[in-house]
Amino acid sequence: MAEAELDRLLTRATMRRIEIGEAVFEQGQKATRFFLLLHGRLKVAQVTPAGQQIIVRVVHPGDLFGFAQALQREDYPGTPIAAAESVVMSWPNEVWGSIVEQNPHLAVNAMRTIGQRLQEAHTRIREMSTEEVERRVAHAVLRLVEQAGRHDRDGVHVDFPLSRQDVAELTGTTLHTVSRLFSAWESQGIVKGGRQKLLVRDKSRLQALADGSTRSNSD
Amino acid sequence: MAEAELDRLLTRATMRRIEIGEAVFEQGQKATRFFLLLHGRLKVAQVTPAGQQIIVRVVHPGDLFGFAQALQREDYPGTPIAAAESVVMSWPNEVWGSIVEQNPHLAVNAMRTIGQRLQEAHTRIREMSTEEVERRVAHAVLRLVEQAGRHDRDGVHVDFPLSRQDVAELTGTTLHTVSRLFSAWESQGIVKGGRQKLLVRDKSRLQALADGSTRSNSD
DNA sequence: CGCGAGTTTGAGGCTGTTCAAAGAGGGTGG
DNA sequence: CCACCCTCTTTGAACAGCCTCAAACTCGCG
Repeated sequence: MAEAELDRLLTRATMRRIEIGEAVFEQGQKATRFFLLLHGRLKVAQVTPAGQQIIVRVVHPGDLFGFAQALQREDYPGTPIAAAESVVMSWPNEVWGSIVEQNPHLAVNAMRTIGQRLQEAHTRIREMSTEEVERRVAHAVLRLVEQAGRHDRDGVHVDFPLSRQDVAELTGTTLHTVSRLFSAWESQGIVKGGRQKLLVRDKSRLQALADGSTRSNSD
Repeated sequence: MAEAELDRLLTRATMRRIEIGEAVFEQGQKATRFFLLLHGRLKVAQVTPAGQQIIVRVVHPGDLFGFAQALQREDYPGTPIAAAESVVMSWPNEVWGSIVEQNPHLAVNAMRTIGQRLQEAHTRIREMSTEEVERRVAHAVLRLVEQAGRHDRDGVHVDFPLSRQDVAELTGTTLHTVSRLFSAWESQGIVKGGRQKLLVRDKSRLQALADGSTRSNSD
């Protein structure tokens, strides 16, 4: 992309800071802008008619989100909520059109991103169809640590506040079950919990649980 | 698109007939072509490491499929299997590139399609997270009837051979549970089953089950 | 007519949910 | 600086929905 063009792009961008718990926009709202997460972490939630909530995905710094319009949608399909203090950049939809026209390459790129997401969604569907809760949770934790891990001499931390409830909503179970699992894992030295904290001490053993090696170690 | 261009496109296309049970290509195979279903019906399956199978989606006539390369994937993520005698058209991947370059509009369109699929995937995830089996199966049947319904004076038929096992793999349950549900529904006059057949007699009552009106009618 | 794939149905058990209640961490205001 | 409160977490007990195992049945085709 030409530098002049990049400049023009940045000129039209708006920055905004999002407090913990605050939503960038609301599910169902008319989609007028698209966004880029610069800093922080967002959980994209969807609410069912019955009022239950699930987390569709986690947005990491550098990810585009809320580009509903690129998918020809009128409204935003979910609500991105700040899990940590965050900073987002956004553009009006019109800009997207001109970008794509002038840089077909970029459209291809965006498509790859969406393709990856579709892939992830199918993976999650497969896991929910075929795996029992413990393995699903193990997978989810591994993914979180992969995407948002901060290394440390004790292991890898999930680098943003994450409650048991959040993990439950990511894996389609209840916070009670997640809590029980974490307790069991902690007593085996695999993880270490804390209030909205999670530290993975032994990634390989967690991986073993995720892969379904039926037996845990030590009788 | 210019007619000359369309011609050129059709010239490079290959047609192929797929017998019931036959696969168009195999999961994991290197993606060299992309496809359009002209006639028939395909179930896209994914196999887990443990050998379990799930149905990721159903391909209907007019749908593009297997365009992994557009998503920058090397290989096909699933295996499309003919549920009915089918006819597919296919092109080498290179063609896709030239189409997109010459018709950015088309890329946008493809993106919308993928966006819809992502949407569907998220809906399915939400259902699997929050709904119990009966409602999930009801939703799946309604979708099938919507996308592949053939009307009739008794109701709406699913217009391709569909086993209980298939429905189970679509909804993340077992064929036993599906069979029991269908039996129960049949005795209430909501559906009528048959060997790889399904007839929905009372769509509104099925919708009520899907929406979770806890109580059935009668008594 | 017999075989095989698909379907039905029963019984029992397990995983994970629901309901309930108590326990801790950490921020805030007095 | 301490006490309080709110939210998040832990843990127990009982229940239930669904799966697993098992076996019989039936439709349709060769």
